[in-house]
Amino acid sequence: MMVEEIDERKKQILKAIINEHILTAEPIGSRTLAKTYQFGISSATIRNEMSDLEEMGYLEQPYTSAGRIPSDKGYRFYVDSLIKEGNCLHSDYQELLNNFNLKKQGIQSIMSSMAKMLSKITRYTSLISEPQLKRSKVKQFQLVPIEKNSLLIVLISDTGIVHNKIIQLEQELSARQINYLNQFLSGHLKNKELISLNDDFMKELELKLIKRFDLSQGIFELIYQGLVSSEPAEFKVYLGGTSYILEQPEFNDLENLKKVLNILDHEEILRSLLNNIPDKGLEVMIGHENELEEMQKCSIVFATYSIGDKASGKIGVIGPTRMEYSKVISTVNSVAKALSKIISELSG
Amino acid sequence: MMVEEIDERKKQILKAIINEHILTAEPIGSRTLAKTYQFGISSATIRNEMSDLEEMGYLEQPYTSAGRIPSDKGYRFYVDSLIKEGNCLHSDYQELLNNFNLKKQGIQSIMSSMAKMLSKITRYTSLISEPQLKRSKVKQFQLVPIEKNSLLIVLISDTGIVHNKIIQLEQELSARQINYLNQFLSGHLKNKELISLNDDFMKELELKLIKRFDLSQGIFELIYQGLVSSEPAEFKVYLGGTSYILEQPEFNDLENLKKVLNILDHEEILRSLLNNIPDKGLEVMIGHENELEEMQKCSIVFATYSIGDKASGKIGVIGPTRMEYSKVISTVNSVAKALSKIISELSG
DNA sequence: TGTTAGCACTCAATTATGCAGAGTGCTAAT
DNA sequence: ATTAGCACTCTGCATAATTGAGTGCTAACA
Repeated sequence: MMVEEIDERKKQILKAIINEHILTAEPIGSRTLAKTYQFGISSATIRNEMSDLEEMGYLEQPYTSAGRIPSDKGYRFYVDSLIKEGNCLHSDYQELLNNFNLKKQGIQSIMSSMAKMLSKITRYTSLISEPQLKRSKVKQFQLVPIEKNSLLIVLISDTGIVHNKIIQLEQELSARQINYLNQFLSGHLKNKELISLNDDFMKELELKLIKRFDLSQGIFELIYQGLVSSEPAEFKVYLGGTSYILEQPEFNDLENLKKVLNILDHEEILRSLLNNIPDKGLEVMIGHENELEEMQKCSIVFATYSIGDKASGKIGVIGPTRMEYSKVISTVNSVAKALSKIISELSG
Repeated sequence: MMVEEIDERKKQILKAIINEHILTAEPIGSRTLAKTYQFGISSATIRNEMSDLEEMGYLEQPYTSAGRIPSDKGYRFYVDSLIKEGNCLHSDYQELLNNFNLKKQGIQSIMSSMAKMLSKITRYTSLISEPQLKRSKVKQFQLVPIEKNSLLIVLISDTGIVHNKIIQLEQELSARQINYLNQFLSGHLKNKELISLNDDFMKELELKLIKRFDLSQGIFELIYQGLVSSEPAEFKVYLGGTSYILEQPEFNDLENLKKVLNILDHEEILRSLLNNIPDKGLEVMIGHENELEEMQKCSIVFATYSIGDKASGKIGVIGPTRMEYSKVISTVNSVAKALSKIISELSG
């Protein structure tokens, strides 16, 4: 028999199975399902439906004659069609807002506390990425002399993040020279988007500068390097509640646990993971949808937070595929909004 | 019978037991010991000696008629009297030096890579604390205006760390005023130790300033707060190789594992742990010597790294009490030295 | 044609049982 | 003081036996 379209009753059953499985972490059988939910059909009928759902790929059987568990495809359908956004528990939300009225902390510390809070609410591990420098504008630029042959570049972006980088000069600069350089660069860089500071633009700038001021090419190159190439490509990732994964029964297996913790240990991997997420408002990545083999027993719920109307960073929650999607999705949404608001205020 | 002083033979046996246990993670019995080590005495004699050692508190029996395992007291004796410092595998050491010739990275990134390397060599989790700001001198001080009512304080310490803090002003300052303030503070703070910037000193400074320049008290207070009270008390802790704990059989027990990972999740706890360690060259903390209940199945080996001759930060390795002390101690020593050297160069 | 009751079968998890191995403590002989 | 020998203890492992939840199939039913 050809596998037909999924009908209303199948939806109900699938939804019930997933809800139950999320709660218990156990395979669900037709008998228990018939008992706990009042569908008005017998366990035998449910059995047939479950068999169909398995054939269609929404369910799996861990072994013959065990109950069924949802497949990744099942979760995907669940997330896309079977749940609607709930709303954040208002007590949690309040905690959120209360704790972050104090804006004297600096953005780093806010991100780190936000990550902690997010995992406290969801009871899963969470991660927050710093706004990417290259997507933001220069708000303030300053050169600070340190010693004869070294210089500190301080750059404040419109996201409120302060970046700094020490560069070693080969040539000694006088106070006047530094001052001039400072004025010049500050004037030309302010309000520019960092992504527009490409080679061409900088070449042009250098020419302008050289006309008025004799300066070896080397210095300009160094400043450019310090400014654009190394740091700006990177952004910090703040982790919260790493130890919450231990509370999930699927990670009682040390092999699985090791894989995941190993990923969390490597910031660069998390960074590239975050870089591959599109800038949608919300994105759910279920099991094998993640190309990292080590995380294919996990799901991640991401949201983008923004400053004004410009996407700038990501927040996410990592848990087992058997995740409380409904709760997590609404929480992540709320926290992303709160974070957007806080950072927007801070920066503007 | 009164328990007498530990004699040479007992020492040999204790040492053998601990070595063997570190290798196998199993309780050691008299028979195996007699077989693998050629003491020239029978297992029965060893048995008697082991019984004495247990009575003296150096050994423990997990259950009746099992072999013996070392107690914390046993490990303490082992570390204090039975091992001598080995030397770092020179291939590792070389790797160390090679990878860190490049000094363009900035101190943060050096610390983070150092922590990674330390745990790669030892195969245990490691931690490195940033030099404490309050123990270092001001090398450079600069105020950067951001907007009309906010100001960035940039402070470079002689350890090469760049600290920054944004403060919100209530009063608007002109460019000239900021410039003056900058000059004034920069002049008076440079080369001062941050720990000496107490209330008295700042009061005095404020009086001097007010004589020449009309400025509301509020601003000075704000700068002082930004400078001394919040950030400087803190310092970052870099963790490396968190997932290595999973390789230790003693942490196959999820309860234990949870406790330890939970501690590693909380930077503030690690900070206070590090703060309680004296500035000796090397310090070993074994099991219950740590007052944190959660870490009493762990040992930690700490060393202090310094800039010039001034102690400035700590590095440490965390493992089970059954740790390869000899190897770890020498490695930690070597890495601390290497780090001291790198930072000294960087800052001087 | 969809639904259901009933039955045989399957498999994991739990419990019971027996056995082997490593170890101890004690005693008596050296 | 040392050692051989022996009785005893306890864990770990392997091998059933039992239980229970669950499935698939078939035949009867609305």
